[in-house]
Amino acid sequence: MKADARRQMLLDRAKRLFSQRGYYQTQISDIIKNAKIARGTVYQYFKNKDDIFSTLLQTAYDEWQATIAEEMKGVDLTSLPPRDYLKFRIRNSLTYFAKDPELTNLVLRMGYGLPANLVRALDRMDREIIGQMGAELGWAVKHGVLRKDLDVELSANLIHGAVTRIAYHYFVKKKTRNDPEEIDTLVEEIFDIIAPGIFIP
Amino acid sequence: MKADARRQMLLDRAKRLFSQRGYYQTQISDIIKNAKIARGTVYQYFKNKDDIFSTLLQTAYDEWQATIAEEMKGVDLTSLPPRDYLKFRIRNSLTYFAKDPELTNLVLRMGYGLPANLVRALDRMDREIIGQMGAELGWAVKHGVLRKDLDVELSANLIHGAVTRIAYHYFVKKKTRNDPEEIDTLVEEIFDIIAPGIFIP
Amino acid sequence: MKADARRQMLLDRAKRLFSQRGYYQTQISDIIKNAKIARGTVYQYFKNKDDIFSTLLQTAYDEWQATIAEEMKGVDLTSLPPRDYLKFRIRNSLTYFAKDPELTNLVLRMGYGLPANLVRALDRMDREIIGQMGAELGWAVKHGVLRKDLDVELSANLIHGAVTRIAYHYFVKKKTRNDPEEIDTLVEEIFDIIAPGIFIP
Amino acid sequence: MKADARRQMLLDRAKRLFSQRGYYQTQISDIIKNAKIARGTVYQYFKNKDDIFSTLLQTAYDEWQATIAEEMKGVDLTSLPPRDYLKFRIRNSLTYFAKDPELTNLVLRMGYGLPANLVRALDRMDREIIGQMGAELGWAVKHGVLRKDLDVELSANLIHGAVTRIAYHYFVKKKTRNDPEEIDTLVEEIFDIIAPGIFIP
DNA sequence: TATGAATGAGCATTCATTCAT
DNA sequence: TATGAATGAATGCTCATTCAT
Repeated sequence: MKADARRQMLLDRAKRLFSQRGYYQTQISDIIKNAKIARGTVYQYFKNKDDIFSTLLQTAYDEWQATIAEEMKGVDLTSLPPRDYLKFRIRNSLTYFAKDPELTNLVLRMGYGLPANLVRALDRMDREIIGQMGAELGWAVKHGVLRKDLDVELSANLIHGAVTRIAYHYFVKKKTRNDPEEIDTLVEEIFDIIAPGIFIP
Repeated sequence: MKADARRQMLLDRAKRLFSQRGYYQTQISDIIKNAKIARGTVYQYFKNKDDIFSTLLQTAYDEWQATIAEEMKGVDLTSLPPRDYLKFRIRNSLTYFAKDPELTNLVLRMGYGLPANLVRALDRMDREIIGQMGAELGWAVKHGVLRKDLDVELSANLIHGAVTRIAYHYFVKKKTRNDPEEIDTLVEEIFDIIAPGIFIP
Repeated sequence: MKADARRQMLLDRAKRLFSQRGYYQTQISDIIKNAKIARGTVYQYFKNKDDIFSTLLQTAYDEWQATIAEEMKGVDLTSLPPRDYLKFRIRNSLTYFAKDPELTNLVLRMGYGLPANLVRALDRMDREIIGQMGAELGWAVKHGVLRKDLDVELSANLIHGAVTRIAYHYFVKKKTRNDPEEIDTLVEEIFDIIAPGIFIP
Repeated sequence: MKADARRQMLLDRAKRLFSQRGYYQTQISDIIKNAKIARGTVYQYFKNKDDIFSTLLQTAYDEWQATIAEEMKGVDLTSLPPRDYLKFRIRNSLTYFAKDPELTNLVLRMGYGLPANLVRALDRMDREIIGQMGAELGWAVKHGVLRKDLDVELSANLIHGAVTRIAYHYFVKKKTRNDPEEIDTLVEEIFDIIAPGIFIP
């Protein structure tokens, strides 16, 4: 598909520019110059500038889900020891963030520098991720795996905050430790810090 | 000083608006309408829009330092047991972030939705905070307080990520747990999760 | 001819759209969507958007002439009593306008909301119609049928203004009185108002 | 008032341009070049291009009312013989249209070459004028002044169509017969044609 | 010092037309 | 002959900043 490839190319160029400069500093002019296409062509593939960014955000979310699904293949979660499950979760996140630093930057650092509706889209994604983690932690507390007195909401935010910050620091800023073996080391290190404080020995 | 009060009022209105809508969605028109002053008056107190935001960022940084200095009063850090020192650090951050949710939002969520130079200012502040924490962790490792195999850089990011995320979640988003006693509970909870993983028993 | 039918269909769709929305509010996109043809196909049949509209205008003029010619068949104008001749003229106009309300709307209401050259085409048609009527009125004055002191130019405009306004009001706006018998009544009514003021008793 | 004068100047320039070229062919660029002001200045006085045109249309309507009010001063309508009343009405219209040919052109010839909402504004004005005339004719029929069998709706359109067409022809197109004495002659001529056909002798 | 009208560079978006397939 | 993706000039509008009063 020629058209699909073109659309994808456009998205890639836009992703890079948005990631480097942010939404408002990236002009349609920059995108078309970068993609070597005519001004009107952008609007053949996207309704407007907003739509381009939204599509990237949706991609980020889809890939998040896909990464999880991919990693889950061949893993029997129910039989996984809880500690391994936590590692699995941390690795999931890191693997995802390591895969596409530009998209990671978009998701983790765009924050409120976006039009209101895009901020909402970002928030929704955030809430969903935190919510899922909270639910899993709650389940583990109830089943005597995690400390009975653990504040689930706080813990979910703690872990998510820690992991995303680390992902941003290494993968986006320093562009290191992003190959599979190093990610494994990262997982172990993060796990070794957090696990003792939340698991029942 | 009439002029000083006017300048401060302007900053307060701008802070609220920037915090609510972000940099680019906040127009000078919004600020002057909100502050009930004339358009030109803004430029009597600030070089330009950028300067207003920079000033707010500088304030954030100054207050960060001031909060630490304030908390340090009457505390002999050298004689403080290491575990208490960590708690003290966590409490410092939380106290600061709880004090001014609007400023907190500015610092934690504006990200790359800013003109390039402001992004740099934000990054500088970030690096400084992380750097300081890293140095302290390094010292503690060397003196046998923390695990010898602890990755200092990773730990600093982990703790900072965890704490800022929690601050953002409770103080900015949910607007709860921001009074001193509840902050103490937060500190204990965060400490109880992280401490076992980093201290030498 | 398949091609001729296609061209005619295109004109019909364009006529409806132009009539409903005007020239500038009707986009080529609207026309091709409505006609279910491809964008490029339009330019196989017409030089450009302008050419479509011009063709419609030319059609309007041609049909005007055709309507007159049609009505004239079997009528010996020279032997027609002058009063009947006026009625005949009024009926001609009304019959024409009643036939195609969309075209009527195009001719009577597009006015200056057109590109300069189309305005000129519209004006030319207008002048021709008025001119012809003026000539006939002049002839009737000279031959002692109409009042000697009648201002021919003014009368032509008066009659044309009255008739077109009535046509627009009933046929385009209200979509009534457009069948032959009712047109006859309209003719009588218009005649009864204007005739006493212009004919020599 | 400096600002008021500027606004008025802007309206005058816009009126001329709109009248000469129509709505869509008149660009904001044309207006500011003509008025020798900056692009942004237009938007200090008007919300958008539409608003400029709307204001002109409103002015047209207001001046229509004002013209009538002005002419009515010192005239006792109730004691006016019906024939003089018709003349008075015709003169009113002509006086108004003669006063500002550019505005006249805007009102009489813009037709459907306008954005939908402006077309509606134009139609509303038209209906109001026709409606008022219809009411007056109806009253005159009921009181035995006009022919009992007169079709009031048709007559109102006939008179309005005749008068506006004549106004357009002389005042806008030919730019003649627009001084008070000549208007009086026009009134007499129009009256002499229409009156015999509608009044009861 | 305070004001607010004026400025104009900059931006997203539209749309008639072209042209390779 | 028909298609529809690509084009890019043109347009209305925004908004930070200036400056005369």
